[in-house]
Amino acid sequence: MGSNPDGKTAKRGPYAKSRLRRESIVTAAHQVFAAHGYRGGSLQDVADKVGMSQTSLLHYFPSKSELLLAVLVLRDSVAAGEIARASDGIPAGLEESFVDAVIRQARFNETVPGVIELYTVLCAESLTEDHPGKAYFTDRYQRLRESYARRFRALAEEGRLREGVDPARAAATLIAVWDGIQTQWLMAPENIDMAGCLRDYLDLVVLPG
Amino acid sequence: MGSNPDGKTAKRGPYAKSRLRRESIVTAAHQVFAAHGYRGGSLQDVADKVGMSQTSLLHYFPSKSELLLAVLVLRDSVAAGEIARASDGIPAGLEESFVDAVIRQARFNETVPGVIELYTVLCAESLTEDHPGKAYFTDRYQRLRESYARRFRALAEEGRLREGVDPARAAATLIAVWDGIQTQWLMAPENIDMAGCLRDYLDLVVLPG
DNA sequence: GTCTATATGTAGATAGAC
DNA sequence: GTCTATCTACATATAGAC
Repeated sequence: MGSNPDGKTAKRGPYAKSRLRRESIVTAAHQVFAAHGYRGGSLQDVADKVGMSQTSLLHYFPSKSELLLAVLVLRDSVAAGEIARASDGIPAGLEESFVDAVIRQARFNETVPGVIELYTVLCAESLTEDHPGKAYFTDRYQRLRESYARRFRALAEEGRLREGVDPARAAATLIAVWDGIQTQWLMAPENIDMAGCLRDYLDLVVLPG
Repeated sequence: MGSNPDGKTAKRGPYAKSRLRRESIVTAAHQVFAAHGYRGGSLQDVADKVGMSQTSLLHYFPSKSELLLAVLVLRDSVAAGEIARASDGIPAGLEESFVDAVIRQARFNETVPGVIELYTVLCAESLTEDHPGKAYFTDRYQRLRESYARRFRALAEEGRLREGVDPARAAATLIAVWDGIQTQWLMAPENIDMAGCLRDYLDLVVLPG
């Protein structure tokens, strides 16, 4: 998806260039918004990083808010790509456990420069009035809570959820631990063990299979 | 502290007026920063809320960043005031348990308009480059983690910490749950039970006395 | 202490030449 | 597609009259 190992169908000329240009702009915007937030980061900053003028940048994205949405879509595709890569080649019936998948994703995020910064900073910023990322984040959290709640309910049916734990509340709490520990990790990376804290929580809630 | 029930020493004239003026400015700034963040909120917004000109406002606070620090100090004093009020009149030896204190503080915050917004929005914003609130938040988290870790160690000595739980990591995780659940509550207040999630976590970690 | 006027800087977005 | 020039809006902060 995206790359064309088959030479015959590879895009050529202005179209391919334009797509690459857009990608480099979104990548630069990712860095700028991660470091300064949406309001604090300027189109000029992004343009400087790409090496073009601010007006040329607006030729590719009609407005700053459109650029933000493109950055958020990129973030999703990075995470989804990793999940696809990891589940690749694993035979059916031997899928990774929910707990392991969470820990692995947390560790993976830690290695990608800027993803955690971007997510943490923009998520909270989106809570402010008239923020163009608000819908993205509220929708995402809604879906994520439902997804995790389903996982916990499935574990409960296997008798692997600790007595008294409510799947829906555990879902919200897991997301909370994850988000909250990322914030602390950004402030003091050497003092915070993100994957460790996530595993601690999941070990309390999920009984060994 | 601050108020003077004794009439003789009450401040009069310009001084008292000035102090009240400062307080109303900080209160207005609290609202503005909670709704728009530090970067998104303008001194003009604050001045409009107070009913004065933007330049007059700068007569009381030399800069926007100084105003932010004053807002953060106010936030602390509100929380500390509540703690003092709650422990008032409780006989020694019958102090509130750590778990109960956390739950009560969480419930209290929920009732104060804007405190959770302000905290969540500014905390994440402070992670961006050159943010005047950065030192406040990093210091605060450092102290908070140490304080909670001490509490958990004390519980461990009473044999009331669950087997295998590390006090330091539990401290970071408790803060994470608290912060993270606040974010979700701001997005969907009707779907999130903040105090419930905190109690769920603490019940997993702290054994009944 | 409060204001008007203003300095100064920067933002996002548009028009139009090349 | 890319640029320069510009528009418009708004920001923080300063100077100085009253």
